[in-house]
Amino acid sequence: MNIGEAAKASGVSAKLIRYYESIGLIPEAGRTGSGYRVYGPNEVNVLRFIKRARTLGFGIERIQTLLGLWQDRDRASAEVKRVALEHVAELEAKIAELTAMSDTLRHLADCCHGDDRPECPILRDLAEAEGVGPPCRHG
Amino acid sequence: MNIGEAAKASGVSAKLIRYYESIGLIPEAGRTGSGYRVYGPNEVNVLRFIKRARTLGFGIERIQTLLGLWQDRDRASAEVKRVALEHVAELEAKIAELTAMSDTLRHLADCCHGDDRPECPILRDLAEAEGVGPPCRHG
DNA sequence: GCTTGACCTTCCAATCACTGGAACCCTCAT
DNA sequence: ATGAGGGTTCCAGTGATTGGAAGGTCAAGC
Repeated sequence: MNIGEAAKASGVSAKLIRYYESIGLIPEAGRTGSGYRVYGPNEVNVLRFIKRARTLGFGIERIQTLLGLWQDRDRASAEVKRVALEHVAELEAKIAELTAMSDTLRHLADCCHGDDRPECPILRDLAEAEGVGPPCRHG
Repeated sequence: MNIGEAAKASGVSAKLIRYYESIGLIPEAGRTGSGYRVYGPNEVNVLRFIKRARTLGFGIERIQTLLGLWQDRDRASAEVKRVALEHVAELEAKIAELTAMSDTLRHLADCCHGDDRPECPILRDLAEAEGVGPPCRHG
């Protein structure tokens, strides 16, 4: 299996596979006489694992850890759970942050007439930011 | 006012003020004879506007647009609202993405015993990903 | 006047996980 | 032999910062 076939089989682009190798996330692949990288089913499984972990938002460093645990027959599931919950906590923090932004802006947009006139609570908020200003019927 | 004072007054770091100037988000500041940047209250207000907009998660490009609208006395509030709602849509899309990750992982973690044993639904999911596997009492 | 320390200046590098492109080599079919 | 479609390396850019190095400037104290 060359890199293109491994890419198709794993869903990870050839470019990304080379990148993962370059940063040491995966070991260096074997090579043919002419320098082509060679992959087998095990390597493809590792790539699939990585892809799935990325889909769940794990960073590369944590994926390193998870790969290590995956390949450790004597791991404690508690360890895996801890890593996962750390990540969940970060996701939830980010969600809270984005939700606060979204709610604030949604409210300001609701208060904005959205017509030809220049008066706009959104710009007023950005310009002043302190105090809530005059109330609006959506508040 | 030099850049440090403008930074204190606006809440935007000196480093960032220079960066904003370098990318053309703000116009080039005036200079003293010895090359120090000089700022007045107007510039500080612009910086505060930018800071508030960044707090709401707007990207630099959209902030450019918002600054233009802010300084246009003949703007239509509809235009501002449109820009804001575009951003809200992006925020909500991101929130949905992160929430899906978080929910999936939270569920997997709930199914994980988290003890000394190696068996772990989180790793099982990452390794297999297809099919939900055996049910767990948290599902 | 000289030193000290806090400020200012520019430029370069790193972050994170990729992605794109250039320039060149290999393989296979026609 | 040629062309298409792989592969290879290396370099650069993404967004919005932050950090640091190397050097110029300012105000105060001695």
